[in-house]
Amino acid sequence: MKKDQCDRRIIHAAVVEEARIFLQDYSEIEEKSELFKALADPGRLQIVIALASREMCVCDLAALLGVSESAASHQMRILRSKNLVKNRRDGQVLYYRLVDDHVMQLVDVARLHVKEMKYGEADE
Amino acid sequence: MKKDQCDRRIIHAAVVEEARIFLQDYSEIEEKSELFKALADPGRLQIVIALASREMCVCDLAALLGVSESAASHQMRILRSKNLVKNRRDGQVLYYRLVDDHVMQLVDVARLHVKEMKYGEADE
DNA sequence: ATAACATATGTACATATATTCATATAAGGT
DNA sequence: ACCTTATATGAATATATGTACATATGTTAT
Repeated sequence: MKKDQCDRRIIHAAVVEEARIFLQDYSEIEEKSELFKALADPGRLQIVIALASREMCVCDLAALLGVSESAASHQMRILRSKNLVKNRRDGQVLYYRLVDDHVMQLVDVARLHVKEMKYGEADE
Repeated sequence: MKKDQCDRRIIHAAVVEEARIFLQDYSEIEEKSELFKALADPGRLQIVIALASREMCVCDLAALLGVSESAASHQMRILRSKNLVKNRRDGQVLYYRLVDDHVMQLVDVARLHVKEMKYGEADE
């Protein structure tokens, strides 16, 4: 008894169709999931939050998290490649900051959500 | 020449200290990153977006994404365990829906961010 | 009770990700 | 030029994650 994409039963065909149409309004799914992926690591999340308060260099971020500078640099590479942070150079030092405040908006919604899940909002 | 947590240089000690204090306001880092992790998979992201339009059963979600029902069920387990969705049973069918609208708020901020990164907002 | 169906769960495996170590680049100081 | 500092990058390894397959659970109908 195997089922795959081919011999698939669809209970509510109309619902699936509507959902498919609804989903069309949301393109760039891949990019969005990449954005969330960038925030999906506790270390990177802390980096992002720290950068909300001020710009910081890799060295300081590494110290803050208690990880090697190499590890921190790798994380910054990811945050850069996914457009969460940008940097400016001052001599040998690269100062990182958030690209915009969407990033912190995401963190704030997440904070609210976690809090509500934790303390209350008893199922409707 | 190795450096680890022990023989670490800190360029801006005061900055690191301030950042550390700032970070204290953001507890439950782990939970928040778990929330983002839940949205970090394209499949789950599509499921979440689809559920914003209406409640749907596992079977339909599997059909929508073109994956096995088992795979869809595993994804729902993750979304459930991270408090993004809840379900109600009607007979044999479990209908899933989003727990609240924080989830879609996250998606919307992500959408905005991706769009701006893509088309413009030339570096300040 | 048995059968059929919707969903859940366990295990295994392939792939992705994070961290470490080694090395490379870029800037500043001597 | 050389050396040091700050950061980046590459390769290797350990761990995490997603999917498939097999099986289990719970619900309805007969």
